[in-house]
Amino acid sequence: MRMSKLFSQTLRESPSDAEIPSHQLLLRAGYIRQLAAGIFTAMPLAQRSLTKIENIMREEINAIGGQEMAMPVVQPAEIWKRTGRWFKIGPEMGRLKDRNNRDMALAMTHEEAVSDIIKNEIHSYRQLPVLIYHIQTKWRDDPRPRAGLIRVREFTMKDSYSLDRDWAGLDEQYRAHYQAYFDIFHRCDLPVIAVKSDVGMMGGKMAHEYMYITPVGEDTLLLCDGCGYSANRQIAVFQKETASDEAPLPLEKVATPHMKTIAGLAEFLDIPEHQTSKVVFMMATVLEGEEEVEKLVFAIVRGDMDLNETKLANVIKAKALRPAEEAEIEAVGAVPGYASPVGLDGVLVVVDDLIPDTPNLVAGANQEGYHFINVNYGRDYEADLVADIVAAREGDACPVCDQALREVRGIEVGNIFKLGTWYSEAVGATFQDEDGEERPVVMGSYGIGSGRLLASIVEEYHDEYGMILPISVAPYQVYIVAISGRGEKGAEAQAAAEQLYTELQEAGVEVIFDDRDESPGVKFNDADLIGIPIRITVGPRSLDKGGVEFKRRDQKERELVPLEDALTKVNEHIATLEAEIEERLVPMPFKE
RNA sequence: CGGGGUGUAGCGCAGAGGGAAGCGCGCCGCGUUUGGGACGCGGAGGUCGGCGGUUCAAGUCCGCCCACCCCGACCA
Repeated sequence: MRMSKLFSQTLRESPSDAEIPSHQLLLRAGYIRQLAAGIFTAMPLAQRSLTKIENIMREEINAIGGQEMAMPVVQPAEIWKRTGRWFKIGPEMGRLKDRNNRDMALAMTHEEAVSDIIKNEIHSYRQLPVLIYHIQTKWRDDPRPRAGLIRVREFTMKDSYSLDRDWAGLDEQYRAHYQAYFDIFHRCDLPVIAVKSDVGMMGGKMAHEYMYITPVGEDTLLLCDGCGYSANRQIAVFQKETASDEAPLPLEKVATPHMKTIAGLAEFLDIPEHQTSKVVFMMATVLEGEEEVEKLVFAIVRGDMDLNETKLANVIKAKALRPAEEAEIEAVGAVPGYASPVGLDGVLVVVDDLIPDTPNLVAGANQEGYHFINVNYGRDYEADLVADIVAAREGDACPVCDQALREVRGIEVGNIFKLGTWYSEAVGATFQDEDGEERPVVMGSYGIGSGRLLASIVEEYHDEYGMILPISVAPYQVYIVAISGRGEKGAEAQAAAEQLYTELQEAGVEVIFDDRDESPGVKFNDADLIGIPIRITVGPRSLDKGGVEFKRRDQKERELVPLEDALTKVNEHIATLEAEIEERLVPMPFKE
């Protein structure tokens, strides 16, 4: 490709909308352009990189037995109604009507489409196991797209679906993906860790998320440097203190005027915050028989700890959870700021499992300006449920080895998920087993977003001048800068560059040739910005010294190579760069 | 959806006491220049986010709406 023909323009200044490096650089280097919030065009450079990323995914999924197909983006509402997600999912789902006024959905994932097709195609255990996948556009009307390609509304995802006759088969395919995903990320040269994650409301037994650790990430992870425990904060657990044998003291009401916060209360009573408890009010959408109802939940945690909403939602099997409003709290007779489960009826009380082990806590008295001291679980109140519902934090003890946990931020670049039979049972996707029994297909689903992956790679590999792309992902392998100028020497250099360009192309090297009538500074800067791994400069100066100048984007050194050896040198460099990536492909231990 | 911010040329920004719409970069033409974002001369490019109002007169004042960005809520 000639720079003079490339349909992309670099920008000298980065658009003011962009804040994080990957967004700024992808825009400045002409890889992407934004059409609307969370909706982007992939320009030719990005498209080449995305194609490479997608081909890596193809190769690795094919290697574990995947068969590529293509499922529709626009789908009849019916298949979503069958699994109930048409009703369960809110405005995040894109909905439209066709000309005959039929409800249609824009696919946000393809479990429904898969379930529908296997219902018709899979009849016998002899057809299993199967692994199918496609690379397809998804639409999710995220309430807050942000950070360039990191969080968008329209995106392309490689999603695979494993189909098995039993859980053992699923385990096998799940583990195959576990390693294949590491291989995919490592071939893109992106360091990731796998963390255990929430399985959500769709049933399922196990899920892992692949996380690229970066401060710009929006998930919070807890890691143990001692034993390697790692989990998304949504589900991370930790070792709580052991039960205290302190004797329960008599319940007592004390005046605590204007003490509506834990910090203020603790100071006022001159006690540490961990001797207090607090109530967090949530409105939960739960199923009561066939009906969905909103219920006020009293979640009680120690004053110095935070409620983990994911844990709470899982414990009470809530479909949705939101903070309660003051009026809703007052409606049950509780007093915000002084709330307490003591002496209240008719609310769902969930208590963190540390509370019963902690005697003589301070709690609200349900009366403006008063708290109880020496509140004891079991004696003074009971809960509907006792469970772990607090969030793990930096410094908490690892659940496995007791060492202090570390908190980091990460971007979820992929996930793998044991779905089980939730979908197949919902749609009746069954097969006949050897014994003639009808059984539901056991499913797994596995996704990687290609745009988010590209953005993460740029986050990891850039400097003040631009991107430094791994050779496996870069749109081109080699960038030729021609420094021509007027006069005989200039013409000579231009001709030499042209010749090298042709020679490399004919040898199958992916090369972009900067043949523009621009000053050298512009060309060098654009080469750096676009991030092509190998740069070759052809100019009067280099030719005088007997050749062309090689420079790797990730290194400072320049090397003069005779023109006739250029192709050999290019191939050496490519081989070296590829070998560096190859080294990253190692078996990763599976963490339950 | 709550809080904050921004909309003026392709990009970055000025103009705000109401009185002919500007600068830098980029773009087009001619010429000079060619190893780290060159220079000269000449040019093109704007319903000042939209609608309505006040006024002799609105980019500027008032009202409503829209879009985009950031924080939070949310995230199969």
